[in-house]
Amino acid sequence: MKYYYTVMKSPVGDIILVADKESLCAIYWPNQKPDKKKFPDLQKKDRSKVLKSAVKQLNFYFAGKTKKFDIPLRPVGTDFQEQVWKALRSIRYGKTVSYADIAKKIGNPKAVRAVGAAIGKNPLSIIVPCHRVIGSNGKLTGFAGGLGTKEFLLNLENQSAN
Amino acid sequence: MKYYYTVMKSPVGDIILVADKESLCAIYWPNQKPDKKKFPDLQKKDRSKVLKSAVKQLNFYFAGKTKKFDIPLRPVGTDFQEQVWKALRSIRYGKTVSYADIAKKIGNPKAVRAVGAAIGKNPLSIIVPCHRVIGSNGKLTGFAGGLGTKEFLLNLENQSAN
DNA sequence: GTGGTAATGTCCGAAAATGGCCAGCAATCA
DNA sequence: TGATTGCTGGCCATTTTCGGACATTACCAC
Repeated sequence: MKYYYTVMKSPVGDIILVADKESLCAIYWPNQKPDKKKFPDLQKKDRSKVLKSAVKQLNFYFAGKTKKFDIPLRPVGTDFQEQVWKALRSIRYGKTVSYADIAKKIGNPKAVRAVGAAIGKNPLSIIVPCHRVIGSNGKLTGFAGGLGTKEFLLNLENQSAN
Repeated sequence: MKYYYTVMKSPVGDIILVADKESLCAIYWPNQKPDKKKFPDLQKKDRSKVLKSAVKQLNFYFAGKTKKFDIPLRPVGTDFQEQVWKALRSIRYGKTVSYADIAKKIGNPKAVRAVGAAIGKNPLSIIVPCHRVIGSNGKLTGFAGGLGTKEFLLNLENQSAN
């Protein structure tokens, strides 16, 4: 399987986007690198239709001008992970929920830590809004791109909310 | 991936052949069953080109009338296993070698037990002639289809050898 | 309050077990 | 002596198993 990637500037640093021919597969923060295992055959291609569309929408997002994404996605994980990621997508812009809420939502209220782990492995940061999940006590608790980034995103959404 | 199978009669019982669209993938002895993991989507199809060709050649083989097979094969295994299976194919009709010989041949003379294990997992019995490998002391030592079958095959080849 | 604990799914690494072996040695028997 | 038998210890790739660690939380005891 062939994969393509591109890099875009953002307020929090350079972001890497990975896609196959049709769908967006992963988004990496500045401190992350594409997984060689998942994407063995990866080449740069700025002009891919999917990638261009994603970059555009993300730019709008960072400008506070868009609240929904419309991009074909292809996240790949275990059943459990995909359930969790699906649940994430139903959190509305500017809202936050707790890990326990997600656990309840997928009908497995005690699988709270498992939910945490699954969220940590969400390949599509921002678009699948893992940053909107915080601890039950209101603390941010963790984020792949760094807690600073998490805070930044939440502020951004707060200010552009209405 | 779709797979097709057929069943044929032989002097040692009913044999199951499995193929994909182009290549023969596995041969099962009467006491074995297709691996649901490797071939999840399996359906009967007696008229597949590959399967028909394989059945024909096997019938010739059991009649002592053919010593070589000419079928596209697609064995799947680890690097090590594929090396071993490749080495097996160079053993000539009617000959036998020891597990140690195979180990030497693949340049790993001490990996004798590993060779044994790899041979045990050969998916293409008969065509990849694992029955021609015996213990250094001349004993038959083991065979997926039962030692009786192993002996039968070796006798067959011996009598039809020249 | 504070602190310990149990519950959950997944991944990762390490460790152990498992084979279609084989050479070396000792014990045995003719 | 020479042939046979049975054990032992080493060898190697895979598979299986097990124990932690995690972006948590609720509850109970003190």
